[in-house]
Amino acid sequence: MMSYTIRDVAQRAGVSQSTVSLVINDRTNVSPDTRRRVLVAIEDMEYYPRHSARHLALAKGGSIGFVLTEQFFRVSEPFYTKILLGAEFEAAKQGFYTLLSRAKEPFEYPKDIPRFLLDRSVDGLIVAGRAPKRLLKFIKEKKIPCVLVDFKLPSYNTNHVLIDNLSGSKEAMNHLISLGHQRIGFVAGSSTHPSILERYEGFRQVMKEHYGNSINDIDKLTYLNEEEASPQIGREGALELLRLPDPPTAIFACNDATAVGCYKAAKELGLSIPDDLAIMGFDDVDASTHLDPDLSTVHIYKAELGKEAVRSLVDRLENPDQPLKTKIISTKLIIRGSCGGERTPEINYF
Amino acid sequence: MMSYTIRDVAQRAGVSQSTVSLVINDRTNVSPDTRRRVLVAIEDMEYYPRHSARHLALAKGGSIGFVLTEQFFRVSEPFYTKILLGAEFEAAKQGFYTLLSRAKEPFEYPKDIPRFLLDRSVDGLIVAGRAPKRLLKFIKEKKIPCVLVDFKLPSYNTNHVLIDNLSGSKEAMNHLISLGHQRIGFVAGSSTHPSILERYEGFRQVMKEHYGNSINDIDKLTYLNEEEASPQIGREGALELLRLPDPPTAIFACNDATAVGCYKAAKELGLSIPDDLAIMGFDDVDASTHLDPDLSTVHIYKAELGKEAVRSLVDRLENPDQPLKTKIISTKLIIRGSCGGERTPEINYF
DNA sequence: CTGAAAGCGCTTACAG
DNA sequence: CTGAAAGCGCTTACAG
Repeated sequence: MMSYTIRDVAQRAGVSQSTVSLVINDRTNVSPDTRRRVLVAIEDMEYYPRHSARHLALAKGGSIGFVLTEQFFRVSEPFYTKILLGAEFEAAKQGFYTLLSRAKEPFEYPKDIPRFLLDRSVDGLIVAGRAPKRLLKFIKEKKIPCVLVDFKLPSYNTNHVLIDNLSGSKEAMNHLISLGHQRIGFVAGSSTHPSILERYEGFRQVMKEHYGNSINDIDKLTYLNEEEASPQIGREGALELLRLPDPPTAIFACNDATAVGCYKAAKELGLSIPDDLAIMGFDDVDASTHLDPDLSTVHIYKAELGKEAVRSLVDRLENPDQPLKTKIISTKLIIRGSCGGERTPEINYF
Repeated sequence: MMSYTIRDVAQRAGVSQSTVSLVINDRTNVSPDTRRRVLVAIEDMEYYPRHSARHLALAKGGSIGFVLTEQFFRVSEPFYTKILLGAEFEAAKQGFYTLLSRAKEPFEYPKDIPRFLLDRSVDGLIVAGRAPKRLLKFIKEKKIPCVLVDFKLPSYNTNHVLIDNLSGSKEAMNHLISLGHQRIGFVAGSSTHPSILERYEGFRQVMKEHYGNSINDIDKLTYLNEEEASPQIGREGALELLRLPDPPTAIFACNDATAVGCYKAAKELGLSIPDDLAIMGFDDVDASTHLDPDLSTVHIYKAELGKEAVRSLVDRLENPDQPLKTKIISTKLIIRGSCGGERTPEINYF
């Protein structure tokens, strides 16, 4: 198990450690012949530099941290998991390791700080979905390079990778309108999350533009709940709206998990989808294709969000003095069976 | 950003580095008073030992690797992802970091070896689902502590964490039989995977025991496909069996993804579930509750598999000379709406 | 172009 | 119980 070190290689190649190091790190100023001898020795001995030693010498280890709120692991819909996988993929491609940490909620101050931040295991980190303010404050104090994904906080300046929720939402709404719907309901959980707020804003804008609906009209057709978006919330919200004297003919759910609950509500009330009620989701998680009829929704390029986050972070790591950057990733409307219209050909959108 | 080292703490506390180290590592032989002084200095300075330095000095870093075949990331059903999350959870609890690696398929020998194995970033690893033989050989050659999860290879001796597929399969079959089904079909993809073979074996055993069916009878009711289990395969298989002159009244799918395809087939043939056709799955992935009717299936404690894998590995790391161990994790039959019978109360089985 | 030396921040025998 | 010293395996000025 004990294997060769740089010293062994140097000895075998008849050069100094420094020279081997130069070769390993692909520096110039090594004669072709020396380089060759070293390379041969490395090959022969199957030498590979220890990560920990480089890390210590360089004061950086080529690892990035990924912080995800505990709750998002519980959620069955693997939304953030896909972002994580995308991040891990891009990180690996760029030669970085990814370390994962679950942010506790509630967060206790020094106790719950991710260990990899304390022991300097990571060079920087990605925070997805949301994070305790106290943790964010710590990150800022320690000046740890950081990028926020699908999350932002007023006046918290750092790199961001965000979803173009507003455009996605308006596109979805316009589709519904093009199908002739006039009374469209909006059902949302997680109603304080910036992404949900933007989707809501899209809903409102389109309603106003098209029908000049009064705020009051729109409010009647809106169900907002601060609790985590879920099928339960979707069901509640849909039931509430559908029992209105003048119920909506279409419901735009803030995400697919919520839409699942709208299906349940429709079923309970004996409404058939899409004939009696059209439903539109947001996210395009796996569940959407399992529903019957399958759900029209707004696709989010989840893996891509993760990849962009890594690119953003690596960029920051390499150029610390750059201005902060925010990347907005577009969405794609996917028409399936839950609201009529011509189906979008099914391609694998990662 | 530059922060205190053990030397700074020593200076502040008026002791030597060695003493600080002893305190940090909670060793005996430090006078209460000295310990206190050191602790205070650590607190005051918010000192935390660098991971890389400990790693180098100790020749082990408290990280474990998790190897997953590339294909399993593509699969939309997050089966292995949940195992990974469980592993990550337990690892964190035990103070280990988890590093992830995607095993390429096909695997090219030295090129595709996970880097964390080469650069000694991990102390041991967990391999889930399957892995290239050449990689397994490398692991064995290098004597890297390793545990295989939901996978085994004849004569590959190492620690294992496996699913009790045989019992799970027989329990599911017995349930179907208790409902009066006599002609039960078995539809499988990934038919060479040890877990699928065991489920198949359970199917055969029960069929033989109960009806003394001839191998021939059973074979007629069996659809096996070596390709990755999927809805497509499930649909094909179900269609094939359902078009038999004497079609099955129930189908046992090798996993839930396959069962999804069986639903499609039933729908195409105008069969209603569970009245015309009962369907039983295996895995209990999220999709199963989204189906209509929701799928009766055999629950696998995915996170628990991951956790046990970590425990097994840590155990191995701490006691290298122990005998090899195999842990078999039981399953749980969950009755929902796809085959009749009294519903299992829905609890969150993690 | 190459080597000797110091340093990264820890741990661990070994003295005392 | 405590400290001085060496070592873990790299990288990086600095000489030459």
